[in-house]
Amino acid sequence: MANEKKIDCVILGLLSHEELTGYEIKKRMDTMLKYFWSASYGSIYPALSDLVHRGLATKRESGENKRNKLIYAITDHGRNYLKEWLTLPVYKDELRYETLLKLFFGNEQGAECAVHHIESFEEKIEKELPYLLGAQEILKKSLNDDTAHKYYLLTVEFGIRTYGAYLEWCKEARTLLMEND
Amino acid sequence: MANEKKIDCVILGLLSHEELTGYEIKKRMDTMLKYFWSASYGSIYPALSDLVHRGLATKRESGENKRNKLIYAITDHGRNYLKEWLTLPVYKDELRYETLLKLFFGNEQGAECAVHHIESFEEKIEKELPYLLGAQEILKKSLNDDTAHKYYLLTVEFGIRTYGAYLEWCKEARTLLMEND
DNA sequence: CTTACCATGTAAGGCGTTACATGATTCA
DNA sequence: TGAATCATGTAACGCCTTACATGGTAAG
Repeated sequence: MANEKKIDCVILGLLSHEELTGYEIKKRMDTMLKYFWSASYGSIYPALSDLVHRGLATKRESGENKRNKLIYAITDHGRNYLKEWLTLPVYKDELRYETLLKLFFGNEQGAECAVHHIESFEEKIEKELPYLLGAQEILKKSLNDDTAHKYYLLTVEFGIRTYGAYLEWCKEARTLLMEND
Repeated sequence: MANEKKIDCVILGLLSHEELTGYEIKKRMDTMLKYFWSASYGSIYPALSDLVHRGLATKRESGENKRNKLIYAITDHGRNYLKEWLTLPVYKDELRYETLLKLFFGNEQGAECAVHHIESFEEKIEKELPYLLGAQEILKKSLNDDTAHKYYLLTVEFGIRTYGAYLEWCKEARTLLMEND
């Protein structure tokens, strides 16, 4: 049980807090986890079926309407599996920034092109930072409502700090590129 | 020519500065690029053959010894391809930190486990930061030797700033987890 | 009534790692 | 002479995204 598939662990992690449909799982990822993790439907739905087969989750229909939603829940077995994975050491943290790649080889095209990439990067970060700050506000206020919120807050604050560092670096980098050239 | 394979661009980028063997390309990646990019031999060697087939690079043997090294060089065509890619907007910057995933779901195992993961993360960063600071020193001094050094310095300073932010966050996160619990 | 979002899934294909296989060279 | 490093490659496999396919529901 050494190398757990990450997609399984993410799904079980989300299900450990509440029952969800595949669609809702994707939504959670695209909002709460998007700053450090992502997955597509093409990996979520098959993973869900697989988790049910292995007895780590259950699937039931919301019998209410004509169009039934498929609601997934974690089992005890699934919760143990998740807990086990949580205690295991981190296997890999990975950062792949194409922006830095283009910058590293920037000498081939010159400063102007590099500055452009930095500005695009800067804009993207500036656009996303407010969402993180908003989430931080909400989580700080609701810290006592749910013990899980403390852990969510941690990851949000990671984002805020790194994004802050990114913006400082952008300024520095632009300056370095534009001086005496 | 919209979505260039990144492995091709990295290799061409490295070859744009100097002729290299496949082995040396891997070495460059593991030292200079490791903070924001990585690749294995299993992707480098096939990519090199492919670049030669497409006329973006050339391959020659260092005829000196019995055991001939295979030295790759960029062609004009390859340099144009690289330049083209450099001007294209960044397609995707991606961060996948398993540490943050384990932290996000940390409520399931509790604070002690989460603190462990933060400490491991912290140690890893503290171990790597000196290399970045060393590289920064060297690059600052040799800025006039090679116009490419300015671009290398940029990426090194990105690493230094983000690693600094990580360490600050680690302290904050540990504090938050250990207080009134 | 139509646009946007909710909702579930599959198939093909891309991309890359891991593990394996092989052998030379260098340095202690 | 043995270990570490240099050096090149292949094969199997895993994992994931993209694109496709389909239809329900809610709001304006």
